[in-house]
Amino acid sequence: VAIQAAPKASSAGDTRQRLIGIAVRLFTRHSFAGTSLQMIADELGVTKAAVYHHFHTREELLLAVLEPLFLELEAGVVRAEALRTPHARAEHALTGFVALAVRNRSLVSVLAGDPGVIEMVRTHPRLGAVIDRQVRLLADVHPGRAGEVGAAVVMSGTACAVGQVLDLDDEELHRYLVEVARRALGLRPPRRPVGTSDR
Amino acid sequence: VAIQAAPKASSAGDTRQRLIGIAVRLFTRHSFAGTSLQMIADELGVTKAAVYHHFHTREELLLAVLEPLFLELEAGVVRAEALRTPHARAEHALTGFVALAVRNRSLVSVLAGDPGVIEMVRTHPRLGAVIDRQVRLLADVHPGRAGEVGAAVVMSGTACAVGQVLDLDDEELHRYLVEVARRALGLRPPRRPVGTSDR
Amino acid sequence: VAIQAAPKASSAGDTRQRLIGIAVRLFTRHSFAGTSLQMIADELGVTKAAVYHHFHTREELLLAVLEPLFLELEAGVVRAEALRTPHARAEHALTGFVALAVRNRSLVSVLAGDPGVIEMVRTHPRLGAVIDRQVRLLADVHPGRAGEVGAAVVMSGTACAVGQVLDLDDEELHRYLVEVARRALGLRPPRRPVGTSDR
Amino acid sequence: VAIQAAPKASSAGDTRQRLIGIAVRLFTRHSFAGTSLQMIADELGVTKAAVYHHFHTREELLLAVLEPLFLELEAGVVRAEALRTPHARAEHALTGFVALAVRNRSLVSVLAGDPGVIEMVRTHPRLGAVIDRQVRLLADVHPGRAGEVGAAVVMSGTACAVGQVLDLDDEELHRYLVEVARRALGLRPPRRPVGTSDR
DNA sequence: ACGTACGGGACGGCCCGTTTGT
DNA sequence: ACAAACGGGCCGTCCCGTACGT
Repeated sequence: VAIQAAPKASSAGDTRQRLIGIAVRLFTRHSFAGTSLQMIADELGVTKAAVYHHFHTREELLLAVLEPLFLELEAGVVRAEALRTPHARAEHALTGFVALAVRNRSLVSVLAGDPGVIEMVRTHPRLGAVIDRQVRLLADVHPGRAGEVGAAVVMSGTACAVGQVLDLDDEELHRYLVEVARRALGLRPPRRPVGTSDR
Repeated sequence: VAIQAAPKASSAGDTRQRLIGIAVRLFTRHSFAGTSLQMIADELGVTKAAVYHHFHTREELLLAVLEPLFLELEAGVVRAEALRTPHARAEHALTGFVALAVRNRSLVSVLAGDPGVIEMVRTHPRLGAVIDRQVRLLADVHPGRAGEVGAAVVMSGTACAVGQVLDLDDEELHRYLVEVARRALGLRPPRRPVGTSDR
Repeated sequence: VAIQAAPKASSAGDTRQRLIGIAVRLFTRHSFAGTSLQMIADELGVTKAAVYHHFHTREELLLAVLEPLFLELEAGVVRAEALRTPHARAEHALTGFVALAVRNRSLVSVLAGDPGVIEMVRTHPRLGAVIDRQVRLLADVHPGRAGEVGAAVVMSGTACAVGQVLDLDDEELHRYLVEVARRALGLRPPRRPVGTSDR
Repeated sequence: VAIQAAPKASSAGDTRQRLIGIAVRLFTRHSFAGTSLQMIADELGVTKAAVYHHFHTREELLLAVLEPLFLELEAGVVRAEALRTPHARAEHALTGFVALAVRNRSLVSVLAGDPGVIEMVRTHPRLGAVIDRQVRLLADVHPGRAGEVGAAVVMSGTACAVGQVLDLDDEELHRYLVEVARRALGLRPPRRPVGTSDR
């Protein structure tokens, strides 16, 4: 079945996935605001109406693009919240976030700065809640407003910085980001060092 | 001069100044990309042609808005570069930048994230150079790529965070930001406790 | 029949009937021009293709909606035409029309004003003929052009007015409408006071 | 001045007036809902943007078209309201309305039935108020709900009927309409008959 | 009897930049 | 120094109709 159903399956729900992929590519190049439906349709070789069939709105398309990222982030948040000490919670939330941001650098860096995206995320009930919980995890390591400021700086800074240092491989970038973020938040590195990376 | 030239001079270059002021207001509300010439013209009560008379393009207007910010930033960079130790240079560059960002929160936070603004600043010869020098000052406290990453995180994080913590007064926000940034960069606080030289 | 054929028959021509019912509801809310096939399909929980399967065009659906109304109107016209005096013919045509309009207020009021519906009715051979015969019945109580004008005013006025006086129950509205229309056409009220034959 | 300023004045506020004129022509042919900005722009030989310069919205254009009609109607209403007896007030309001409707037949008949226009008029504060006052003048000749129903029938009927009897000249149509409306409302004709028209 | 996918086209709205006329 | 008018173009949304599958 799987053998001959391949060409059929390619049409069943596949165009939707291809659309998302193309959207990711174009969003990373021209940001969300700078990517028109026409560009997306052209890139796939169909008309705008075909795009409209799958996503009735540009926002809906953006949502579909963000969905996997937020699912992963939420999973990390849930795991972090289950830990015992604030220190451990922040540590886990931090590394998870950095890993996510590094792995999707181009997308994260460009979407994190787009006003339209920010507005959308803040408005959306589930997405905004995930962000809030993540921020709280990082903020709770310091009491009071200082913690909030630190969390905001680390989150925004990380999200933006991943797009500016393009000539580092994922592993290195991840290490440097975690280091600077740990210092910013006042987190001591975990007891078992992960290699000699403590330069 | 002030006696008889006042009404004349107010009409001479005054509209231009008012235009800039309005642009700042609207940019802070709707970002740069979301602010059309029409909106600016309407806000001042003139037609688009009047705006066009002073600024032949939207970019030119943006430049005029950014000009004073970058002049101040450049002055701080120049002063910082004259200091002797990397530590002192970074310290000075940091506090200057934070003070600037805090004082112009709404504008900085919204413009720092706008892709169009970023693109413009990076291509512009003078503006881009100022940013590069500022980044270098912060980066040189740590050798190698780690310094670059740290500087990027601190710069981006600060610029974005000032717009997210709206219920703090300038002084408190400044203090918290400097604290977290110092930790992130690994700067020890200066021996002289907080005085007027900090700002 | 009702025992075992019920579920079968309900699926056979039932969707078509439900489609018509939903169309009536949506037409009354958004008029004909403002109701898209998509809205109808969504309301029923099927796709446009399903609608298209039953009605190959929006006009066809409109026709199906209008069909019962015009059948009833035609029956009244036929009965009226069989009467002997012009006065009796007009009286019968009037009360029948008012009763029809009142009973289907929301639909009649919104469809009577829709240019698309009017165009459709006028071009359609059978529907247009019914209207013409109805108008003639009312017009013939006065000779010449005056009768035509009166008939037009009464017909249009009644059809539009039923949608504007929403806080009257059917019986009252019917009585008032018949009164004003009789006066407009110069019809003396029938000798037999109001009974069941009036409706 | 008037001689050589003609070509200049033609450009002054004239395009706006020509736009309104064209809109009237097209509205009468295709109704409001059926007239796109593109059609209007094409008819005048300009682009949509030129239309947008004068009317930022299709509604705005419609408003400009309706403006003179409602001004005249309001003037009639004001005069009517100053009379002493309800009978005289209704008589004046009726003849004024009929004259207005007859003189602008094609426009009135098509706009009166358009759902979009009706919605707009009802929403608009001033326009809706004028209509309400006019209806009240006609309704107050009969007490209670009967008066309201009569006024609604006469108003709607007249507005719709003017578009259906196209082969009557203005004077005849006006006479017939006033006759039927007087009968519908129960108004006795004024003492000085206007000729032998009381057929 | 109905779903999936898509084409082709229109719509209202709004943009930026330019010309022309004071 | 400013206003009026306009061009050319793009945007997102939504439409109706039609293949082609089951």
